[in-house]
Amino acid sequence: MNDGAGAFKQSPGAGAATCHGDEGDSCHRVGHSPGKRRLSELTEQLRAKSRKITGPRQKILDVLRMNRHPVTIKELFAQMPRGDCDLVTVYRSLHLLESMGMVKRFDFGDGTARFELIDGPDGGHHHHLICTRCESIVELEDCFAKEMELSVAKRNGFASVTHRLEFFGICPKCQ
Amino acid sequence: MNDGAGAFKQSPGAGAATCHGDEGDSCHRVGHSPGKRRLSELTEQLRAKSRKITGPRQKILDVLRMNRHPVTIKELFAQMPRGDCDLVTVYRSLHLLESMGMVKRFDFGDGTARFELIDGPDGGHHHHLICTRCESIVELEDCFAKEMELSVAKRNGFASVTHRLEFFGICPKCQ
DNA sequence: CACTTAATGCAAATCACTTGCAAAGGTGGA
DNA sequence: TCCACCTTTGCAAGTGATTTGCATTAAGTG
Ligand SMILES: [Mn+2]
Ligand SMILES: [Mn+2]
Ligand SMILES: [Zn+2]
Ligand SMILES: [Zn+2]
Repeated sequence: MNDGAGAFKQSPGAGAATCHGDEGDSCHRVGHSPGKRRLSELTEQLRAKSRKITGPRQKILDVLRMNRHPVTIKELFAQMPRGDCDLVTVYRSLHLLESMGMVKRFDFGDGTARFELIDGPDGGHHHHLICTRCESIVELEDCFAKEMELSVAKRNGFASVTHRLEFFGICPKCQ
Repeated sequence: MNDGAGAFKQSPGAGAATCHGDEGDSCHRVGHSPGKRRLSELTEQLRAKSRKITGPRQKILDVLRMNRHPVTIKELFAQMPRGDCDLVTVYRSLHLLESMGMVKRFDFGDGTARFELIDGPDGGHHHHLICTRCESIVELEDCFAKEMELSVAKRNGFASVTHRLEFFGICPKCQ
């Protein structure tokens, strides 16, 4: 309600299904330009793990390919030709892709998961800057937290330490 | 499922209602030792904003006072003498306390909010290290991200930038 | 082309959380 | 101390995201 680092709330139905890429915002990530990886390259990864290459999965991968920012399941679903497959299938496919390390799940603090095709090495590890007013997203190339990760792990005797980090603020247009 | 920085999943009913503090883990945060702030001091904050000091609210504050780590609504509810108040009241009270800046909400990536009494200045800003096996939590005193926050804000023209950051790993006992 | 088994669609179930509404109870003022 | 007023609470029902059961369909294989 007055939350400073407040949860990112999505206005119902806003900014969803229509525009795939973006209308000229600044993207600081180098990899993952829309449509960069060929669809065949992606389906090949499925085949390599003896998963079936179905119509729905191809469509889902294709939509993911076209988005430079993480998308919600609903957004993804809305970008597929209506009737192409069931919403449940999208959920199940993204689970599969996530478990195969092909997509990465992000959590912006509203109750909705977002997914991005993993592009670079490092499992696609990166972070975002999200406008809490208009929901626009900036991809942040650098990971600032790797060193802390190490020190935190060492100091507390933890192993396999990873982190989740997202930034929130008001974008230039919304100020 | 095989998620490296995977979502922290809580095993149903595990580690919940029974132990308030902790069984001798390392706590790196200085402030917020259990029971530090007097209950009267807390209810006074309610009175100061002309909110009613009700039975449920006192109980809720008292439970929060006794926990050194963020607690879920369910855990909080379970720590109150059964029949003390309705679950919904806990939800509503925490909203109130959050809006008054008395508690801070944390998101560990499972679908459940966690709350901690705000203790120090800086709105209680800090981070956690969470064991993805046993769910034990280490409070991290330092915030490493303030500088990144500034650089990220400046570089992208964003204002009022904040961040959410949590670390996940395997604790010494679970390795 | 037939077979085997994974994948899909549809409906129903969970889960965390929210909301509507009438009843109960703090509080400031008489 | 007593009261009226307005907040807060309890209970039931509603949401929205995500999951699950199950019978049906369709890749992949030889
Ligand atoms: Mn991204
Ligand atoms: Mn904490
Ligand atoms: Zn990082
Ligand atoms: Zn921080």
